[in-house]
Amino acid sequence: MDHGKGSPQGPVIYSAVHTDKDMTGIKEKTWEPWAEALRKMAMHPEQHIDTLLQVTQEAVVLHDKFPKGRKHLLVVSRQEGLDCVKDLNRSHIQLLKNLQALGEEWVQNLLNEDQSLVFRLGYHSEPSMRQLHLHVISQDFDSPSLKNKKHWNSFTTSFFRDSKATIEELETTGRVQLYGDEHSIQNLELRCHRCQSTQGNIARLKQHIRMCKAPFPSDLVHKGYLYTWK
DNA sequence: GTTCTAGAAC
DNA sequence: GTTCTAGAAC
Repeated sequence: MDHGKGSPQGPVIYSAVHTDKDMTGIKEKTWEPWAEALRKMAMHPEQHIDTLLQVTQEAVVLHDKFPKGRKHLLVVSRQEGLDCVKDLNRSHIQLLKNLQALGEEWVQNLLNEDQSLVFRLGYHSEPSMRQLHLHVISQDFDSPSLKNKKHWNSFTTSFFRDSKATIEELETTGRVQLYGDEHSIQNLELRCHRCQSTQGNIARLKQHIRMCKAPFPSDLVHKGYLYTWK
């Protein structure tokens, strides 16, 4: 008795045809699907009412899905085609001032709830997700979602561009200088944002920052980059 | 961006 | 042995 033809069990061939080039052969930045989440919310806020804290003409406000501090909000610009600080010029100064003002309102709300918090407002030099977004993040960095060097250094090195400094830089030079990329900040040491001591790994760093009571760097205080309860 | 995990580092 | 890092994900 014959066995019928079994179904072919050959190896599955995937044709992973991905190209970074358009028909002119010029390389374009390609955004992965996961990087579109913020843009979708900014462009169609009515479809995300449940996750948005606030919707204005210019921005949407939401909780960061993976907060790196006790409080971590995003103020996302709704301007089409504006993805990162590299795209900014003088025409965006008023927008940035409005995003900052919105962020500051939320800082005030959050400080009213917990007067022990300290906040910093700023942008990542090279964001992972599309659509310009301002981070509003408490400086305890007390969060299970803070897990690796990239997380830490993206908020505590010059890779983090303070909102006020970004606006001032646009006003004086018309551009925003970037400091490092997502790859380079992984090779930086882990330094406490308060006492500046270096820690061997993320586990030790997190242990350390739970205890460290050193004052914040005075230049951050004097420049008004830190927001505290008054 | 996160999750998963192999293998390096301890 | 456990902890930690870093690269792939179809």
